[in-house]
Amino acid sequence: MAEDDTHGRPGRWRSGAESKQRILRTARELFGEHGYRATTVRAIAAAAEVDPAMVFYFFGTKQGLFGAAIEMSGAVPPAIESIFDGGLDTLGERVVRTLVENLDKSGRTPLVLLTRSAPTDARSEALLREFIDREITDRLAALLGTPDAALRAAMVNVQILGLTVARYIMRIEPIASSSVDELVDRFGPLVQHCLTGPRA
Amino acid sequence: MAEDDTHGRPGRWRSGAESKQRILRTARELFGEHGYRATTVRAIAAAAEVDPAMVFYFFGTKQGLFGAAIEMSGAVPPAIESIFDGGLDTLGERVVRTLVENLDKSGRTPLVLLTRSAPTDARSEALLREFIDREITDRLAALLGTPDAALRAAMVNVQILGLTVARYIMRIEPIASSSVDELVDRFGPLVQHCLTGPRA
DNA sequence: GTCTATAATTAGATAGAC
DNA sequence: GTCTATCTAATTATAGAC
Repeated sequence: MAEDDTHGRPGRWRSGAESKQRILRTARELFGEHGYRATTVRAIAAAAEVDPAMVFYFFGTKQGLFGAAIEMSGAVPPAIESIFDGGLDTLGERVVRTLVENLDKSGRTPLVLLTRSAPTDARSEALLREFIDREITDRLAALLGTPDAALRAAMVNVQILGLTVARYIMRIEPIASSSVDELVDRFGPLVQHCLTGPRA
Repeated sequence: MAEDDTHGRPGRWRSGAESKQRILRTARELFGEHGYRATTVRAIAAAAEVDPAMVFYFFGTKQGLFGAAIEMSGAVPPAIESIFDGGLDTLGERVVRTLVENLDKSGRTPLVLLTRSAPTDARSEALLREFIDREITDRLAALLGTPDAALRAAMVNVQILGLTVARYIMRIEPIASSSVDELVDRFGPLVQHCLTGPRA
C-alpha cells in the first residue's frame, strides 16, 4: 500500500504509481458526478490524460476501478468516530456537523459517489447500504438500546440520505448554499428528535 | 385493458394504441427500476413483447419515450391537493400520508421514476426539481408566509427525498416494511416540526 | 509503463417491405 | 402497425509493439 515501494531499486519510483493515482482521483470525481453506468472508462482516461488501455492495465475492469475508487480506507472512519465521541444529548448535532463538514470538504467523497451510483447500480446500492448500516445505523442503534432503536436509527438514516441528496446531488436551495452552522442548527435538533425524542 | 384484440373490428382501433400503452407501461416500470441511462430501449421492447422499432415508431427517441412515461397528467396532482386541504397544524401528517400512500400504490409512479433517474440524468434532475418546487415547495412556502419559509419548505423536501430514497429505492429496514400509519406516526411530527416548529 | 490497433459487443436510430 | 435488416457510433476489453 506504500506510495513508493522498493527504495533499493536505483532510479525511478517516478511515473508508475503517479498515473495510477491520477486515474483513481479522476475516477472518483467522474463516478461521483455521473454515477457508475453513465461514466465511461474512456472519459476517465481522457480527463486523467492517460490512455484508456492504462486504466485496464492498472485496474483490470471498469468494476475493478470503481471498487478501488470506493475504497474508504481510513478516509472517512476517523471522522465518523467523532460522531460517537461525546454525550448522547448532542448526538444529533454531531451527526449533522460531521456529515456536512466531510462532504463539503470534497464532493468526490465515497459517500456521495455511492449515493449517486446506488439508484442505478445494484452493487453500489449494496455497498452503500452495508457501509451505512455497519458504520452508522448499527452503532447508533447499539448506543440507544431502546426497543425501537432500529427504527430510530433508520430515521436518522433518512435524514442523512435526504440531506446528502438535497445538498450534494440535487443541490436544492437554500439547502445547497446554507452554511454548515445553519444546517447543524436546523437539522441537528431534527436528528436529535429522531434519536431521543418523545413517542415510543 | 383487453389482452385480445381479435374482435374483427372493421377499420379503426384494432391493436394500434394497445401496443403503445403496453410500451408505456413497461417503460415506466423499467425506467423506475433502473433509471434512465441503465434502461435500454431494446430491454423495454423485449419486456413489452414488441419490436424495438415500434418504440421509435411511437415515440421517436428514447428521450421521447421517457418524457411520455413521465407525463404526470392528472395522476398525482389530485392527491397532492389533499395535502393542502386542511389545517396547518396537521400539515406534516398529511404530507407524509399522501406521499407514502401514493408511492405505495405503485412503485412505477413518476416520482420514484424521476428520483431513480435524477442522480444520473441531468434532464430527470431538472424535471424532478421543477416538479417538487412547483407542486410542493413553493406552495408550502406560500402557505407559511414566515421569513424562513423557503428554508422550512426545503427541509420538508429533505424529508420527502430521504423517505423516498430510503423506502422505495434503497429499501432500508425497517423503513421499507413499516406500515403507512407507523410512518405517518414517526415522520408526521418531524415534518410538522420542519414547518411550524420553534427556532427562527 | 505506455501506446496503437482492434476485437467483441451493444446502443440508439432509420429504411423499407408487408 | 409491425417487423427485418441494417447503419452508425460508442463501449468494454485484449493483444502486442515499443
